[in-house]
Amino acid sequence: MSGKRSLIRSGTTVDQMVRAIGDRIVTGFLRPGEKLDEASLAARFDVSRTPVREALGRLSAMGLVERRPNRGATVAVVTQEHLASMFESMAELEAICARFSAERMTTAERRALEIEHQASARLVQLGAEEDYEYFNTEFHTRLYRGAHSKHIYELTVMTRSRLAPFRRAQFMLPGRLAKSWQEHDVIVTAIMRGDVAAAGQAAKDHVSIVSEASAVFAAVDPKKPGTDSIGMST
Amino acid sequence: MSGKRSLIRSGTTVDQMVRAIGDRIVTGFLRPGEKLDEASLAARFDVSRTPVREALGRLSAMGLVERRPNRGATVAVVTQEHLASMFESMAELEAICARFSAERMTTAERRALEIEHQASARLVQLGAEEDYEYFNTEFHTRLYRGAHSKHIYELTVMTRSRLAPFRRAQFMLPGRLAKSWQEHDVIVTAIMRGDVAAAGQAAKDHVSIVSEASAVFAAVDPKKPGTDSIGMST
DNA sequence: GGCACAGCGATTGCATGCACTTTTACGAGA
DNA sequence: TCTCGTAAAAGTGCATGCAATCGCTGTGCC
Repeated sequence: MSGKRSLIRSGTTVDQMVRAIGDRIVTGFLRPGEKLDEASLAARFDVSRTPVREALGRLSAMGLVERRPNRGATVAVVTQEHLASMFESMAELEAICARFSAERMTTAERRALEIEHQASARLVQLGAEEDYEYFNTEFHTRLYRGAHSKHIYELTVMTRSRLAPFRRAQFMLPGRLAKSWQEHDVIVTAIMRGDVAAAGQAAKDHVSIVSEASAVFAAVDPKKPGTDSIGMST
Repeated sequence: MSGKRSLIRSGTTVDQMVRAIGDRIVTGFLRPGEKLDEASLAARFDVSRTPVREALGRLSAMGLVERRPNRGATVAVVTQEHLASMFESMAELEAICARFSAERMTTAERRALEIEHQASARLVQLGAEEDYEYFNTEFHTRLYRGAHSKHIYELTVMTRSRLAPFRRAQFMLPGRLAKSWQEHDVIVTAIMRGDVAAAGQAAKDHVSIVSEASAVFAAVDPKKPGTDSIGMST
């Protein structure tokens, strides 16, 4: 081994592995509790065990996999309780970001937030779910950045990534897009007028609603492992 | 290589390395910005580069070291801004824990908290700084656990550990022990009567004051590297 | 028939070696 | 003397091989 690997995008091999394995977990190709065998993964992606090990280590730090010494790694099993705990944390973190944003965002940041938000209204009318999802992520990221606190940003992004597998559900509910947009609107309005308390509360409520939507989904089994072509993503 | 390593306590070799290197960073033997050469570290602790690399990876995830691809690892440099950001986050997280504790702690937990807190009063009178520090950590840990939210607990503990190097300063200030105890007292009182808002505010204020005490210290250079015998700790 | 222990296979943990990237030092030209 | 280019040296990234550990299965003993 080996010739060129297929579809390498950028970064080191380990980065590729983190994304590749992480993606499979997030998208449900790898199911919670499933054993992650180093040799198999190495063979699957045509690399040696070393980068696989390091990738598993990082994923473990991210909370996507669990590792026990001499016992190998498994896809992290998220209990209903833990999931609730993460959404709860997310709500609090978003609230903090919104509060800080309300009092710290520069005029430029506020304008950008407002403009993007208004632009996304069109996507709601069109029912463009994927595009809206993109704007949704953008929107929240703006909020996190607007807090002007690097550590809060890190905590929030980390928590969001751990929740990613459980958030696909939310846009499956009918009328969710419009509702999401309206909730965003409340947050934006509060931030624009610098209303710290209102911004925090609105952000918290927003996550709580997403949480309820996702809770249902958490019980449902994700997609089957199936035949999985070797391409890596994002 | 090699005969038995010196002073191995428990866990895998990587665990040892994480503790060993982490300790040296936290205690200031390794200074911010200092380059961490894999080969040197491996030679120093008489292991191969593989576990050193994995340890550096974990420390990087913890935020103690910074790693750039093909450029090696350095001890993380914490700017004044980032430090402030971490303390700010810590204040918010402690506030959340206190609020949740105020509404969720079981009667047993409340009693334990109160008893331990009262017991520590004696240490203040004696001026037993080290013992008080232990109780202080205990106290806060109880608060984090009392929130009954695993994820919040994880975020809080993680942030606390990242702040550890900058907290040694606080007890060097005269009268700090008594002040700390009184602040704890306000928190405990609020929790005992289930006053969510008051508990949150008191916890936030408590951290803010610690933050100010530490900010001064952050500018000061930690101890020199010096001659550093090879034993591992903790 | 059930439990304990020993041997074996499978898998992880660590060591070592090679290839590639980055950095640094030296020399040629302006 | 300064700048740019090139080549050697240092150091990281990955591959491979060996040793140690864990789990399982089969056999012997209670």
